[in-house]
Amino acid sequence: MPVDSVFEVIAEPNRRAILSLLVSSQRSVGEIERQLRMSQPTVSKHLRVLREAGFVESNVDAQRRLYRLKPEPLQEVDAWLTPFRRFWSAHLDALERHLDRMDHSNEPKKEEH
Amino acid sequence: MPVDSVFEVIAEPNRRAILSLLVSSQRSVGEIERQLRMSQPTVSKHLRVLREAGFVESNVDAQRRLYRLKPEPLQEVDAWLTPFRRFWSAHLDALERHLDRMDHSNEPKKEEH
DNA sequence: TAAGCATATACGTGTCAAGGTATATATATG
DNA sequence: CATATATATACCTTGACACGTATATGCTTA
Repeated sequence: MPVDSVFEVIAEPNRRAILSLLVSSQRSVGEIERQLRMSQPTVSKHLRVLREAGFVESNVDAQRRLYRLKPEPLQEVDAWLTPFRRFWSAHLDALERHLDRMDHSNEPKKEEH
Repeated sequence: MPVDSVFEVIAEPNRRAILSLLVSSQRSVGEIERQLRMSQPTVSKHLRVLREAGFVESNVDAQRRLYRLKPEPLQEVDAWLTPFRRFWSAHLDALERHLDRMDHSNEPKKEEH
């Protein structure tokens, strides 16, 4: 029943909201429920997905469970972006060179479609 | 019919494969079809999603369409990761301090569950 | 032990997206 | 113009998932 890829986990808007909430500090299920205006079962189910995918872990505090972030899965996303970063910095360089040429000539700009 | 968020777009494994293929150079639909072993309609449909979300754009070359990457949507993913990067580097710092303390004492380690 | 709070889970339902097959559109070439 | 090639799209079916409601589980305190 685990969601296979980290990308599917963060595709869900409510799960991204939970992650963004937890980045500042840990929270209980009830706190998440109130701050994000989601039903309690919805929160619990998303937390289960996040937990099974390694995005969060929990501490037991009496009846509460305090959830907090774990970095690894998001680092995986970060790593996936690596080759694309190379791509877009190359792209930026090309743009800079282009703008630099523009700066020295009054040629009308060719627009792409 | 556009997919609402960039995260949903990259949640699909075949689309990630297409993006990874295009990072090295532009390709025609047929090239993508052959290299990724996907049916032609499947490729075209994923390319449509990618195009409408701004991940790719295309050039007409006779009967072919050459698709190439556009950086913006992936940069958006990159930007979304920013607060989490702060989180996990703080985490790393804490780990380093912890290991540093371990280095100077022989206390048994407390394991979390 | 009863009652109450916090969280997890089971089940049913509706929606939506992905893929297959068939077909349409556009371009090239004989 | 007929045929082949390249790509897009329509339609259908299937499966997955997100949510709501109801209920179970577990801990706490009177």
